[in-house]
Amino acid sequence: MTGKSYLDELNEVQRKAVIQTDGPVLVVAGPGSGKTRVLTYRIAHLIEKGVAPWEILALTFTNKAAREMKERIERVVGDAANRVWAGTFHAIFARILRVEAEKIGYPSNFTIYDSDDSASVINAIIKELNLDKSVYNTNAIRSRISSAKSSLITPRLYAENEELMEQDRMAKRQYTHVIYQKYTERCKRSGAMDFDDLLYRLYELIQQNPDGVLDKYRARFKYVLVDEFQDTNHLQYAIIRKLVQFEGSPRNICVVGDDAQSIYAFRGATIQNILDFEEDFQKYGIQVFKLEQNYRSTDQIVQAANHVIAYNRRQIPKTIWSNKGVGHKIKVIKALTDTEEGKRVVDTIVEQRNRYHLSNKEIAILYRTNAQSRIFEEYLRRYNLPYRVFGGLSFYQRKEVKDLIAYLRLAVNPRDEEALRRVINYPKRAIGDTTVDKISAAAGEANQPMWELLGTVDVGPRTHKAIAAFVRMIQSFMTLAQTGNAYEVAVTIAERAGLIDTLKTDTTVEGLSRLENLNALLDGIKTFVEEDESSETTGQEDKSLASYLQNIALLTDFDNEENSEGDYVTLMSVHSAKGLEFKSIFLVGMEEKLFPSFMALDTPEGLDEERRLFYVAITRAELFLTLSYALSRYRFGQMRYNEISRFLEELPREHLESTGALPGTSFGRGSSTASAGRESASPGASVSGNFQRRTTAQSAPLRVDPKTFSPSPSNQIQAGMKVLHLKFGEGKVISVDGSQDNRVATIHFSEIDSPERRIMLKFAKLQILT
DNA sequence: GTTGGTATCTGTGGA
DNA sequence: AGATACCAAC
Repeated sequence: MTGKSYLDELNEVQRKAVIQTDGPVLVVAGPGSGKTRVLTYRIAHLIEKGVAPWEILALTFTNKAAREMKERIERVVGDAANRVWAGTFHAIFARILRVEAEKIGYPSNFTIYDSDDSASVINAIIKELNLDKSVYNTNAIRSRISSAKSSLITPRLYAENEELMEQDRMAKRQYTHVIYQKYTERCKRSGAMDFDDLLYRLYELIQQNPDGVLDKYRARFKYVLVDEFQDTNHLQYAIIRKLVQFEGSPRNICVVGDDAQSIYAFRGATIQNILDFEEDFQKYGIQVFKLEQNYRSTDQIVQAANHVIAYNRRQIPKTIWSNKGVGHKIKVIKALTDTEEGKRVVDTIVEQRNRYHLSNKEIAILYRTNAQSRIFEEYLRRYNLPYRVFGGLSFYQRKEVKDLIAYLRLAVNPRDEEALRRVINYPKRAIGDTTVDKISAAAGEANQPMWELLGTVDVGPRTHKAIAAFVRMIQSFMTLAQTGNAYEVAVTIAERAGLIDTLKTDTTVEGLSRLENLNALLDGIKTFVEEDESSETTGQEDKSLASYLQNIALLTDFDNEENSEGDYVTLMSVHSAKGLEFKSIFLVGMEEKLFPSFMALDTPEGLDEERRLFYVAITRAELFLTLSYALSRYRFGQMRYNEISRFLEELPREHLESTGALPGTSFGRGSSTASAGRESASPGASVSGNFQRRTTAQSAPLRVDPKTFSPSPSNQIQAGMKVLHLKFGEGKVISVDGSQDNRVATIHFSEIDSPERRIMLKFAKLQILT
């Protein structure tokens, strides 16, 4: 023990994980277990031990996590913290690529395409290829391209891959590989990288290793740390391995993650990485630490969470426990409609605030989809409760903001085709679609940026003149961009491009707010320029337009809320709530097809991911957890009727307040043999008490210990078999009907009250006994 | 080429 | 419901 004060703030396992600085380390960290603390103290410890800050690379998923980490390191070691390479994968890699891009044929001022840009490129290609856009769904194609890249599959490898091609044929999208090919070409000639490219091109760079660039970074980053490792994809892990796995490497790599909180499989993340990591570094003396004590939530919440996650199949065994007292039971709110849900949730917020003296900022409403926020906003407004919505349409996605940014992007990189298309005729300057299509076709043929071909297309004299004027204007912007600072340049461009005048002619309410947004953007650029240089690790003193653009390309709404102070109720998606905690959590919309999302219902993997998401949601709560559902809600202009989420049913009744908000939960579902040991840890003094009307009749949600349960493939289930079900226990299959995907079994479970159950086989987990 | 209206389609998550 | 695509008329 060194006796350093920060080490005293750690529990034993945490301290071991901090002190074990050399060699490979895997930290498996449950929710609220002090994971960030371990990471930051570890970095601080390295610096105190004499490691230079710039030899440390710390990769996170969100800017927020990166910022928090830097702040906390700074508190321990002071200014040195600013020299640590800490940031998101995307931001750090973009920073490296700015320096090295020319080695792989990109300009150093490359544009970063956001997902809207990507979608628009794909749309344009689908159109040009004359493909049916109802078959070639943009998002489907985009995610396919994205996962190909994340698996290191080039367009050529894609076309040669029988499995992928077969999948595309099955989906009647056999030209996907052509779109991928063209997409890649287009980004390249535009000097643009999409989010996946920031990873993929970096991999390409260090793979090809021109001028020994790989060795440079291997030598630089002596210590590598990765946060949220369960959310890394194949490509990210490949890059990490390249950096630390080589002959003579000290392999000072520390990854921190929680398989139970992996919620980004949809964008290629795989918990396989955690398992692989263990194996890959086995022979280099990997140390594994498990952080199992939860410092955030009451026992009630932790136990409920443990129980829920036990329904998932594959996981790293761990037992999360809390000593924060039993706590309040979980409350369930039932509503008939979405409006009623809104009202009742906000009513409860008011009540809770009063009764427990909670401030607004200690309360959050979490939902599965951003679209659900509206009704809660309505009632919060009505009750005069200040709130803040995160996510959804970000500031930078607004039309007027994108318009100006497109001009700025062109001024920095005129090859940027998406920016060019966006503004070539906005404000109106008589360069219509026909002309743009001609230029685009020429660009495709010559595989040259549209910008280079503007003057060469065959058009009438009027259009020709208009194009020439546009080119002159952009050229003047380009000159401008190299001189002044970003703010002055942006103001001048906004005026000279005619954006401000155009908006001023619109006197509607929306028009006014657009103008305001434009001004807000300009103010933001001003702040960027004036910002104290020393405060940010990423921003050198570069206050150029190019630097600004790179900065915002990787920002989300989430990041640039300076005024995060203030007493607001928080509204956000469960995804964005990851890593956060609140005294009181309201998890709303607990309905089948919403949470779990209908998109995930087809596969067991999808469902497991939704369950992990549910796990993440409930473990955000420190003291109070309230779940709500509506039996009907408007979606896409239509009233839909919903069933209660299966996840609600998976919550042990003993952790629920008995409000009768759940059907068939009359506390009589038979006696109980709850999986022993679960509740034994919590006999402690009840800090809550006052809320519990009755403490009788705890019903057992599980009849089978999930640890010994191994479900059989559902296609093997046949009439006459004896099977085991987690909740219902042993049963006999009476009949199976339906076909293919929709086989339904009628099963007689002798251990439960209404023994005859019809079960969708694609969802059910049944273990065949005989 | 531009304008303004109607038909159609979309159904998560985020750097 | 809201955005976007498409189409007819100027």
